[in-house]
Amino acid sequence: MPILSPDRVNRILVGDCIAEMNALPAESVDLVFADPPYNLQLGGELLRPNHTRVDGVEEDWDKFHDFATYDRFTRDWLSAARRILKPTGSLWVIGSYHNIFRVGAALQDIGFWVLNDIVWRKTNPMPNFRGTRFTNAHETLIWCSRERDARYRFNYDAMKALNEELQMRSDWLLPICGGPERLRDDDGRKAHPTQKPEALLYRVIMSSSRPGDVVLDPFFGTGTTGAVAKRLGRKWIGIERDASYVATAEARIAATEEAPDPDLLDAPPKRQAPRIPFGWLVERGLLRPGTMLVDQRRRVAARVRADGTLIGENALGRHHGSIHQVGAALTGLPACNGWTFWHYEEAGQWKPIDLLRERVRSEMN
Amino acid sequence: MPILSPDRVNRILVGDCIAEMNALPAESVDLVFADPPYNLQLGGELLRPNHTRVDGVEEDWDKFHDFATYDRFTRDWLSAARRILKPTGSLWVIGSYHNIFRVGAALQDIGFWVLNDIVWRKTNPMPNFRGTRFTNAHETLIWCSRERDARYRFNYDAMKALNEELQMRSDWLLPICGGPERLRDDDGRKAHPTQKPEALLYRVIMSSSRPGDVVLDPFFGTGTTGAVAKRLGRKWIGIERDASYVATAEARIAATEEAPDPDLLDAPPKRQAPRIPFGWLVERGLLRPGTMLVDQRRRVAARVRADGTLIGENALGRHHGSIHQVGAALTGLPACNGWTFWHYEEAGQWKPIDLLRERVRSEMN
DNA sequence: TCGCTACATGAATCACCTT
DNA sequence: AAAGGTGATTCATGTAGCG
Repeated sequence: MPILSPDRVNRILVGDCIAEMNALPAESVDLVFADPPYNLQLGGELLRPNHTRVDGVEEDWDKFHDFATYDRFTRDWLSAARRILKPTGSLWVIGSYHNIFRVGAALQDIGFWVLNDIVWRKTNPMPNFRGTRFTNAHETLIWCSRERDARYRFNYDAMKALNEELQMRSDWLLPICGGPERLRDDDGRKAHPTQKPEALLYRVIMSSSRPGDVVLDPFFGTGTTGAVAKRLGRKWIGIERDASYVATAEARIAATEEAPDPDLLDAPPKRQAPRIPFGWLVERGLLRPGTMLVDQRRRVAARVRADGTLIGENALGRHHGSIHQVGAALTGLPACNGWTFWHYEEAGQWKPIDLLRERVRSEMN
Repeated sequence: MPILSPDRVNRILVGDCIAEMNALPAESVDLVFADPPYNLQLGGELLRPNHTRVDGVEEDWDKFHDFATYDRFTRDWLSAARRILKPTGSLWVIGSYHNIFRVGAALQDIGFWVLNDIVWRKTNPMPNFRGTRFTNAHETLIWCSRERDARYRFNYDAMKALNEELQMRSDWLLPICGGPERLRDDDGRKAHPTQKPEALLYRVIMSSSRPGDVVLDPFFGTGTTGAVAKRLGRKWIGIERDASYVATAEARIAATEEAPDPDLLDAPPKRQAPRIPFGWLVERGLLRPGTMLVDQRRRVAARVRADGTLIGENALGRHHGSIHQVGAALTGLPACNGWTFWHYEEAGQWKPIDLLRERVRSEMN
């Protein structure tokens, strides 16, 4: 797979996102985050009950003639994004009910495989001033891999740690972007009507990429994706055609502090931690041949052999094999994780042999 | 618009939902709630960490060959539903990321107008046992009117009351259906794999229909929609082709207690209250000509005239007209609700004239 | 500096009837 | 059919100003 040279990353490409993506090499990007126009189709002006005017999105870039036009635009940029994505890469899109169904259907049609839809619940949404509908208090993100059965990156443990050791759910509660984070012109007007909070991008980039990866945002706006990518030690590419947004983003990212130490940022999934054969524990003298192992409730037992296999017996007979095989055979279960199943005695206490594996792993670093 | 005769409501039609809907008169239904098959495309079996098998959805009715087949099915049932819906009616669909984007795009293409997408956040979702994705902790509902600019029903105040006097948001936190509510066979197996909680249907039916309305569910299953409709004093029609589900639903709804008193269920919007001209208050002697009215902070004042108009003045001159016009003119605001703006003195206290309107309204009953 | 009030504002598909 | 009148309608934050 092509590795983008240093002069092609950490910069904003000024122009149409489809043309710019088509000019990049195929399979060169690890993560795409896209915040496309929502096609809001707003009517006239809307007043708050106190008669002040709501400053809606009235920019030309959100105007589309009809659904067919919007769908064509969507298919085109999604296809361009898919080409530059590595086979292990993934794509995020954010939208509202105005556009997200069309985007979701289009990406499924193109061959992307939906992994999750994520709901960004806003702590402080704008109310429905006329009392005509439910308060529109959320936006939707779709996370998908390039195709079905693709191997993608998901930093499960990092997300779990971010969520007080509970699995991160598909609904995220975050405030809208305001206060000092919100970029404003000299005259105090918002620099971009739909600036996303950095906390949202933090979760996106943290969950599905690694330090050093290339993150691309085809609708860069004022560069939230670039700023967070820089903070998290990822490379980034922004595409934006509005010169004013580009200038704002450049200044913003220049002022953003770089990631301190890449090691602090990486969150290797346990699955990719170096595999330790059980035999190594015997080899290294952490367990002697003949040692008795038992399950947590001491219902079954087995002995360690010098070659790193176990041997044990129950009513059905003798069983010989790996820690996993013998655990499964003795309990009658279809499978068994021997590392957490078997316990050894140390200082009068029975502890899981996984503790010894951890000891070996830390010695290896 | 045709009114369905009593023998055509409060019953389950056994058969294909498209054929059955096509046999109903056009524009005869007030609300459609649909929980269509999800097109899950599950792979092999899924095991929990303790090796018990997860009981997924494997019924034949959930099998579709590909997206095109599913899309055709979706368009067909949505079109049939749209035909039988009154112009003021609305439709709800529930789905997950597997199908909801396709359903949403299809209904927009057909001409439905999305009013809200609602997120059902589950308090107790099934965890992601393999740690490969975010916990899929929600499902999505789409609420739409028959077409753009249609007048639809939304019981704003009822929803606000259900939410401690704050506007009801687009994210609803509700437990999944379990415990005694979950219908089970004699042998303890769940009667339907995707039974929805009654609390969910309660909000759907309560928010967007009135007592006496006809609620139709084309994928009736075990009849949650019918049970809640009966509890809320709505008429209902269920369509279901599986005889076993039909039997379960029949028994369930027969055992459901009917709505006690229709008056307790209705939640008429304030706009629908009978209109009371301000002049009636003067006619009835509740306010005498010449009475001084002031705003809440006593910044502006006006006098009542015998014909039910006001007269007042400020730096810009004298203003004469309706309570609304004079309130707006004196404050310089573009508009003003005179009923809540103006206050009269009673027993030494200044009270809004809306209180007098209430008094007239209650006398009229 | 602290506490209070007032004011501003955010991806918004935001009314309905009579003349 | 277009225009005008009535009257219904907001939550969480951040900031500015005042005493």
